[in-house]
Amino acid sequence: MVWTLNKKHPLCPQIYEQICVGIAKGEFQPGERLMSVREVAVAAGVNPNTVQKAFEALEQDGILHSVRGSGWYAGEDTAKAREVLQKIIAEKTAAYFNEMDALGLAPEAVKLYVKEWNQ
Amino acid sequence: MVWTLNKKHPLCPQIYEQICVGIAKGEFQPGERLMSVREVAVAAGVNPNTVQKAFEALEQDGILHSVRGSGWYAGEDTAKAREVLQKIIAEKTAAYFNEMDALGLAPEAVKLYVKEWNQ
Amino acid sequence: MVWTLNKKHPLCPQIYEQICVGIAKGEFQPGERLMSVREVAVAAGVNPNTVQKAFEALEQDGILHSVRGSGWYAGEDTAKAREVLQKIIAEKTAAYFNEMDALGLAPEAVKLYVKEWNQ
Amino acid sequence: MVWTLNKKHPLCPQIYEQICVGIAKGEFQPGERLMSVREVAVAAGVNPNTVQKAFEALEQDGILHSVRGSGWYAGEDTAKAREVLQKIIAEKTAAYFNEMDALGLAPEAVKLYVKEWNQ
DNA sequence: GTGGTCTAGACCACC
DNA sequence: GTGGTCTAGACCACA
Repeated sequence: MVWTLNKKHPLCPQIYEQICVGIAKGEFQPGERLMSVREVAVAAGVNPNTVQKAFEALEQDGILHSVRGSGWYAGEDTAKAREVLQKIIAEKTAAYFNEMDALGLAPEAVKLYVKEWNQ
Repeated sequence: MVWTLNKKHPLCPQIYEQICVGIAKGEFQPGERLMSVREVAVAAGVNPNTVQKAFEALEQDGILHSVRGSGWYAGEDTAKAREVLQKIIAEKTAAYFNEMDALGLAPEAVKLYVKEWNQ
Repeated sequence: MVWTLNKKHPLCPQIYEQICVGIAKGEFQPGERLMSVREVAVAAGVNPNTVQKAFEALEQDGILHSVRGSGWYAGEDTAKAREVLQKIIAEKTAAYFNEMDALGLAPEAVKLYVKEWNQ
Repeated sequence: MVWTLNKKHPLCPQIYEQICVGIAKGEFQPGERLMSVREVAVAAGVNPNTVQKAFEALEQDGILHSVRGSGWYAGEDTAKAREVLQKIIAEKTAAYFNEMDALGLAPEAVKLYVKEWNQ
């Protein structure tokens, strides 16, 4: 797993999302054991507390589950991860359209702009 | 000028952007005097300090300039405001694509998704 | 008289100084009548109140004197104007050295820097 | 770091400049963590908001950068600080020459005056 | 009246 | 603990 974090944004949700993406994409099989909190923290260059929080949030959303003294495991159902991802994508897209609206770009203009976006 | 601020996000940049949009749209003529800091603060329901900060940022970017004891004036060149707006739009769009990429959506997939976006 | 005012700095002292310079240089003869407050205000593109204040300050320093209903006149002695000018120059130079000191330039370094100053 | 602030002048730019000088002089290594906003505020006898504003200006000029919840860090490139310092020095010197010009002193006269300046 | 600056104190998210 | 943001209120110089 490659960690590409944007230090300008909150790290915890980014870790949350990337784990989510990994599961949705099948990088982790259902029920497979993930790296430990410490390993992730080192690999991502982040405070272990931050990773811990992200994992707990993922557990609460039914995407991971922990086994005391053993580690964290991917849920049995990857559909949940995909569903959460879809929701995040929709939210971010809605936020994007709202920002563009505040900048004077109507939705149609935004679509045109995005269509011709490069780089 | 109508002020539509989202209190969930930092107010200062929102004021910055809305002034920018106003100038780019020609609501303020080049060299025209704007409302005073205090007037904007009341109209937008915001603390005068926040407006002051936004205006200072606009001055630094060459979009406004202040005259002590007199007020704030739109720059002589509207193009500057449009240019800055374009830059903001491009930045936000780039950020959006980056976020989508982190969520596993390639640019082409994003374009398709946006194209069919509704509400 | 040519008025070259820097709008970024307080106007009143600038008018004060330029009148002072005019008298010290002999552009106004001792006892000669100056332009009216209004004329100066128009010529310099400044509020008449500002000119009035500058003239009053000059009167207080014995450089001008006013005659009710007639106008403002240069003092009989240009030495006073030169003296005040010298004081202003010394003050500004001291301030300049202080600023440079705060920026880490010792007086000797400043002198060297100024010596090779161009444009 | 010793803080010598002149309360007669705006504090924010003074803090900006002194940090700049500190970095340019190598008191802070590239990437090194600076004192926190609150610590600087106490040490300099100034309100934390003022320090925050100065630090933000330094960030905008690429001399510092902040990490949320962690602190402020010197930029990786000390040259930037030196460059900005040089610019400030040049600007102040130009302003000084302009003021002197307005007071009737030609550049050559100013150089002579400065050369013999004492105290 | 205006902008310019500073203080004081608060709350938030984050680490 | 840290930075980030905002509010409230004050004082000043200036027009």
